[in-house]
Amino acid sequence: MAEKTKPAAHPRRLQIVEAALACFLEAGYHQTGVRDIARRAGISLGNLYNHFSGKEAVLAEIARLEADELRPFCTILTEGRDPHATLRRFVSDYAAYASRPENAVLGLEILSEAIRAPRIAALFSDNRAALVTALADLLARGSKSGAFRPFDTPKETARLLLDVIEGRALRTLLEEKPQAGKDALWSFVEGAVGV
Amino acid sequence: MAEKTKPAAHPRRLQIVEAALACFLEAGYHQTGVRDIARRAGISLGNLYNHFSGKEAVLAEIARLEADELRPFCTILTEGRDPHATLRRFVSDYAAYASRPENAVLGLEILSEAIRAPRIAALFSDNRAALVTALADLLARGSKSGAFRPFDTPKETARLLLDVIEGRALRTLLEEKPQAGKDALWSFVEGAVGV
DNA sequence: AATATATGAACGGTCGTTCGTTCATTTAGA
DNA sequence: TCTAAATGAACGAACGACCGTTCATATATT
Repeated sequence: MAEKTKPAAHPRRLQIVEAALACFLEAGYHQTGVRDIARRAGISLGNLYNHFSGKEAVLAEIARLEADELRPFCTILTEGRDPHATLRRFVSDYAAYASRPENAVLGLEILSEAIRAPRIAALFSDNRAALVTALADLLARGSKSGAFRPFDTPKETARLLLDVIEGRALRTLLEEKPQAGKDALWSFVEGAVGV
Repeated sequence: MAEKTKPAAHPRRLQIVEAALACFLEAGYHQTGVRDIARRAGISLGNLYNHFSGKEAVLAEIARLEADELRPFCTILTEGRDPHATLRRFVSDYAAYASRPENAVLGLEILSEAIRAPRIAALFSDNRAALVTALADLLARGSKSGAFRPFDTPKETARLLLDVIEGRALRTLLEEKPQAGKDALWSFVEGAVGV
């Protein structure tokens, strides 16, 4: 018998989530109607409410699934040996991930909603907390080994590092350019944490 | 006769804009109805359409006015003598400005809308372009004088600098903390541009 | 008299959600 | 084994509220 502890066990739920994600990316959360989601998922309006308590619950599920995509980056950070090389790898990978338009738009939609929906905000914060802690640990390790400068507040520095990557991702949403400046990002970060 | 080149000449327009701004901050752009704006401005629904062509036009006006608030920061950047001190002043002032919740939320609402409304996106980009140019010039001057490291692409570095300040501003929206880490921000930036 | 400003009813839609109902499948009782 | 009860997925009409916008009309200003 298959494990069913996760709330996404029912295949219909995934179907709905995928449809909702496509709708939210295309039109935005508030511009998307529940009917749009149901139609795209190929189910009836009423049936959607058999699987989710409402529109916000669908967004919450999406936010929860997004968290899973962040876990590999935590792994990179915690399992890396050389702090400098590990950071470089993380910055490169995470910047590539965050800058993909789907991820940037989704993050923006979730953040926008999180401001006024505490339930979404809680999910958002939890997701980020693990990443911040892992990154702060890496910075602290690097400080001790001399790879990085000393930090008064490694956690805040870790947050700033994520800020620049994510801020850049949002900014590039409005630029027509494909995606340049990867070198500039690394030089910027390297300087910010360097000895 | 008063100058009327600006579209905000009519006092009623400002009244509407202020009401709309309050609504957008409280509830968000899409959750705010035109009736909400009219009620808050103390005018009738129909009359609002005598002064604005529609809801989006009100948001566009707000975005335009926000641009004016950015100009003083350009002045700081272009008129500063010592690059290092000027940058420090700019980072401190701009971070304080961007992190004020009203400004952070407004920026988020405008950015969200800009993704799918080209008219808003154009305003957004214009506002930012001036700031980027002024900051890139400062960086280039600082490189030449030895205050900063050399930059392959000063403009991209300028953008990254704004990214970290604005990304931090958005992030702090979800934190209950008052506002800490100002020192960490400056250390981060100083390292990123330092020799 | 002419023009600018103001009003709110009305329009055609869309919103998120609830509801009564159908129906295939599973479980329980005999 | 046959039947009866229970389950829950599925449907789409219906609900009341709200949406952005238009318009006929009234009031005030010049």
